[in-house]
Amino acid sequence: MFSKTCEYAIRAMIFIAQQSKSDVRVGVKEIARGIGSPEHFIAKILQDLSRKGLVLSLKGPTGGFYLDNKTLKCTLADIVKAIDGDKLFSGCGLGLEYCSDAKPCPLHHEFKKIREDIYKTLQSTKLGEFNDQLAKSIGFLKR
Amino acid sequence: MFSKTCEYAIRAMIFIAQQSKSDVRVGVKEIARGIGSPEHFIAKILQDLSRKGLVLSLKGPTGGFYLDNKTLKCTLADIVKAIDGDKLFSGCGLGLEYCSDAKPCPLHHEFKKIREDIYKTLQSTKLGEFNDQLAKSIGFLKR
DNA sequence: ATAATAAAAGACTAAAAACTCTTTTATTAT
DNA sequence: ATAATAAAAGAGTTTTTAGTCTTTTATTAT
Repeated sequence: MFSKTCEYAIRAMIFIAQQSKSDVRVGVKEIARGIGSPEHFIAKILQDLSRKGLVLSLKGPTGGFYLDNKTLKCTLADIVKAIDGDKLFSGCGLGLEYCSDAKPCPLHHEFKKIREDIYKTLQSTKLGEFNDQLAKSIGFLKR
Repeated sequence: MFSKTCEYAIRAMIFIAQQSKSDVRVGVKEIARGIGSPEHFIAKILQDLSRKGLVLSLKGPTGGFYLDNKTLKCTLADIVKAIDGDKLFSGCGLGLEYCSDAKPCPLHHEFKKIREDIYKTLQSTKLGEFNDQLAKSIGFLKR
């Protein structure tokens, strides 16, 4: 469904969102431990998301990654779009370049509904929102 | 959604199903042209599907790939499983190894529905079935 | 000011996916 | 029987994705 990079990105952002509730910046090392990802790899990914404005960061002691009220409104769809692009939401299921509503491939209509469902689900989940119900499932973000 | 290999596989199988209606075996060259794929690559893929019994083949002059009444009942889900495995249908959306109904990740329930939808759609589409409506959309299998 | 800390940047390696080429084997028409 | 045909098999290469390592830059506490 998503690239590995994108899976790590989502997990990291959820992790950072948790910590940001208690107004604490979290370092790459802690994030990597928290979500079970390679340390340098998640660093690269977060640098990318940071450049794109989806997460905030501060260098130096007490520095790290964090989210403010604005970035907490970021949806999972935003993250997926930033990392994997939007082919999951709009591309043809069979990889056909010229497939469209006007010239549909044999599976176009079936896939359209599925793609819309995926988008709706991801678009309706904001990082700041599922913090509460997440408290229960803490510790399930790794491996 | 699917690997490129899997996209080619589905397109090729649909193409072969069309031709098999008129009881004609179709060669790799023709398939590659028909679906807009690299010739040697689709050959490899079909060899794999042939070994797994999803498509039939015959060597030599007038040889090629074809489907009989049994293999025409093959569903798109069968093809996807044969090529990409079943991680799309059963894996965790966030790539978490130990995510399950009992220990769900933050997105488990949302994704469960989506994955089931995808499976149902692919499982309910048999190669032999959508031949008729396909006749209209012939020529949309490439590029 | 300085040392310690932590992200940013960039260059690199490893593994997987996508794709190619050549040789072998099976089939069929002559 | 033989030559032509077409898939099977296997060993490549290329490209993309995943992951690592080292150096630089910004920030903060002392």
